[in-house]
Amino acid sequence: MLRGDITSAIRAAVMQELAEVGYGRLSIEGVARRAGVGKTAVYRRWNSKLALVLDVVSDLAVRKMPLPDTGSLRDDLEILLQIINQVLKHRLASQVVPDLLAEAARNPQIAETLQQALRANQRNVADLLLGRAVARGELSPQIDTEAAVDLIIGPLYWRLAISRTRIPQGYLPRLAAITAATLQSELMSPPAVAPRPAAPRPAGPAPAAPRPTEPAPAAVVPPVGTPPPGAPVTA
Amino acid sequence: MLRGDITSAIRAAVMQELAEVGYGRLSIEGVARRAGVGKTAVYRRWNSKLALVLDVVSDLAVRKMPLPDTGSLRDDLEILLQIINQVLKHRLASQVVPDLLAEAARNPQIAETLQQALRANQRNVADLLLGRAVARGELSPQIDTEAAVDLIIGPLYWRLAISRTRIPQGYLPRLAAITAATLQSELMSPPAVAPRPAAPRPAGPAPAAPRPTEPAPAAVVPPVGTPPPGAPVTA
DNA sequence: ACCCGACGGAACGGGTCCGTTTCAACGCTG
DNA sequence: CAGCGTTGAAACGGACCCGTTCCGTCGGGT
Repeated sequence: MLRGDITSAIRAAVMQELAEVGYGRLSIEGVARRAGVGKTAVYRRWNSKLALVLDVVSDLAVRKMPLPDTGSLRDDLEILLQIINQVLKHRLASQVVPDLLAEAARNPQIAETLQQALRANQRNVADLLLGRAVARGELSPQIDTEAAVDLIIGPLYWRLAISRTRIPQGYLPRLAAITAATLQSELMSPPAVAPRPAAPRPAGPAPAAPRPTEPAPAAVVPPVGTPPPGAPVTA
Repeated sequence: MLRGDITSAIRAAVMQELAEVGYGRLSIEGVARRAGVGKTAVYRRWNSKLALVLDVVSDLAVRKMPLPDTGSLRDDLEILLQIINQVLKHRLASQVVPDLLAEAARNPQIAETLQQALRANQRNVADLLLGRAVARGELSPQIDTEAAVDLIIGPLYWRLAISRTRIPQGYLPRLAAITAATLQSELMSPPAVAPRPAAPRPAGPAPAAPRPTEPAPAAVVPPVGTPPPGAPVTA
């Protein structure tokens, strides 16, 4: 019997509040105010801020991406990057997504929901994309898919959500070409170990000095805020 | 005349509060409570939550990274990745950094401070690293440094701060090798345009279908929360 | 025509936080 | 040893928000 237009007004207000103040500062009173509805209408549908946000964000990515079906890894990648770009290009998403991802580090419920909502529609897309390329013979079957996902999504996410620099024309196709070439490198095959014997560098002009593997130059970073964990307090 | 031990207790408390509740929910009363000091002691040093946080985070990255000086791009990269890994590995940093980066999308002051604190010690490091490689002849002088930074930092940041999956042994050296090879690809040189005439694909088994550049399959993503911007409200 | 349910508004007691003020205690400096 | 300044504690009025309750209204279904 709950009115649908009010429900969706609340949903929209949640997104806008998330973008403007973030999950931490989001309040139900604020959502109701922005939606132009009474607090009662919100509490009648959801019983907590967490439930409200979880519900709203979980049906965001439910809209299945009509995933690519080109004939080549390179073009599949370009389409995927373009989808990600299109999503994160919008002001709301580019502010909400990093905020929720940061909050997910504290709140397991949010982490799990994002996992289901985003990654099930993104990790799976990436896996599908890689599987197709393997079937085509474009990629080795032993490719490290975890690392591949990092390489595919990492740079664009960094640029769109963190660096927030303008993306020049032609950047996405170029990034797709670069990533495709990288994934096809023989360096992507060994899933874990075996980097020890005779590193097969492609074409380095310099023979490259010994690689100590533990070069951390000591005193690099004295963690962050741990020096006085709370000890020298007078009290 | 202000007691230094109290000042640093407050600083540590700010970091812990940032990690636990984020910038949005951080309160001066909470900081003072956690530091075991009076609210007065905090207000005597900083006059607002923003000033407090800005001051604390700005002298975090001040500790100059003793940047690499290996003889090769590959090993320079590995050291850089290891530094980033070491920093973001810590619970505090891996929670605070994404939170502040998300907040920076809303608060220009935080954005600017992070720009100075982090990027001036990270973007510059990356630029230096790239400049050295160019001087050595390992990289083309026309390399697109912006894209290069995305490729260097993006994957590891995604893995450490977003995906938060365990990093297997040997991942960092492998990622460094992969990234170095990628940077040396001829695809990195054209800074912007010129992807149109005869795409120089490296070695694709399939000739790859036409690349429409505008393949967005229509109705991919109906933005995010914009459908009812607040219109259908009764009120 | 009627009734039932969702609606907005207002108020409830209780909580946290703001930024400021006052005060007594303490420790350093001179 | 005397004085000055920082300290923690407490309280201030004001603001916001919580989650709940009550009430008058309005609209759709029977």
